[in-house]
Amino acid sequence: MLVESRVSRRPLEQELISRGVRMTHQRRLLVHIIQSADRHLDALDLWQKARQQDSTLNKVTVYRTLALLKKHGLVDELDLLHLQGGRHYYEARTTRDHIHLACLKCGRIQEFESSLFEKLKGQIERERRFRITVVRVEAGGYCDKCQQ
Amino acid sequence: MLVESRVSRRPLEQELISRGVRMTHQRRLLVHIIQSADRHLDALDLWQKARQQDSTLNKVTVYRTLALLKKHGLVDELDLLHLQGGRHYYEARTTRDHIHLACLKCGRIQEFESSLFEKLKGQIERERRFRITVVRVEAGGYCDKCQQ
DNA sequence: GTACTTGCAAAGATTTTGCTTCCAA
DNA sequence: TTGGAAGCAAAATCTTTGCAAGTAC
Repeated sequence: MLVESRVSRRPLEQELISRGVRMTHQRRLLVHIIQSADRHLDALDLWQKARQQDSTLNKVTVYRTLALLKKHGLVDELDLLHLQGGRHYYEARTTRDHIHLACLKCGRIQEFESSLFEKLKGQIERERRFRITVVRVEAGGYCDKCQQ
Repeated sequence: MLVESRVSRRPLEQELISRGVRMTHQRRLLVHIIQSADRHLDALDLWQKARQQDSTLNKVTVYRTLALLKKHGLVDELDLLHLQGGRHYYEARTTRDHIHLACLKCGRIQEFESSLFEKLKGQIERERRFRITVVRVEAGGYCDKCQQ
């Protein structure tokens, strides 16, 4: 299913073109929204933002574009512990994996990077001979501001 | 939303009774299935197994019981990277957190425990002053058998 | 020009809700 | 006995599919 999981900092648009994917104006709009987002968007968020610029863009196109990006390993799919129901959230994949910290009280999502996390992945790959292509870590709890 | 996140090895049935939850025969049946399962079950799996012993048990009761167990922090909800669509899988919470390794080729799910993982959680709690109550780690990739 | 993509409508999959009847404590 | 739980039906939510019309290359 996964076409390629190599990660790049190139804009998603360039990345798709270089892979021979046809660049429609709908796809261009959607990937630009994903890349400039300051928070994690779900399909509905993405559709609503896209419609502000192209009111004819259909929700189905959002789902199909997300499926395309997932297939190419260019976005990560999160569900942030289902704090808001069963939605899936998307973010452009970066070069470094990170952990999502979801506050169960205020709903804030923080990101956390750590060399321990990199070591943990290495341990899994060595001890289980498991080749990791995607990792998702989501921790729920209470952030500094919500512990009083 | 979360009532209590303390974890116990006591049977789920005893745990629920001690929390003053009414123990119906439907709940008893469902928690016994969850605890004796040798793999991760989703709501439909659970319903099908339950119906073998009580053909009148309704699917809605499965969802309501899972919501109850989640609220009490007695089960963890996984989606195993959506390998099989958007289903949620459940497992009785154990005393030690573990990582789920999902093979993208054969679909096998392995579990992995590590002191590095415990250290990583400690680092998050210290550096971000974030009190973790639930963690989910899911790694996708290729297991030893699927790399040839 | 042609194969791929979109929009639209409809279906599919999963989960939740309203309400009446039933039952555990 | 009585408040909470189950069953049933229906609705809600999220996602996918079939197909005709449109478009990138």
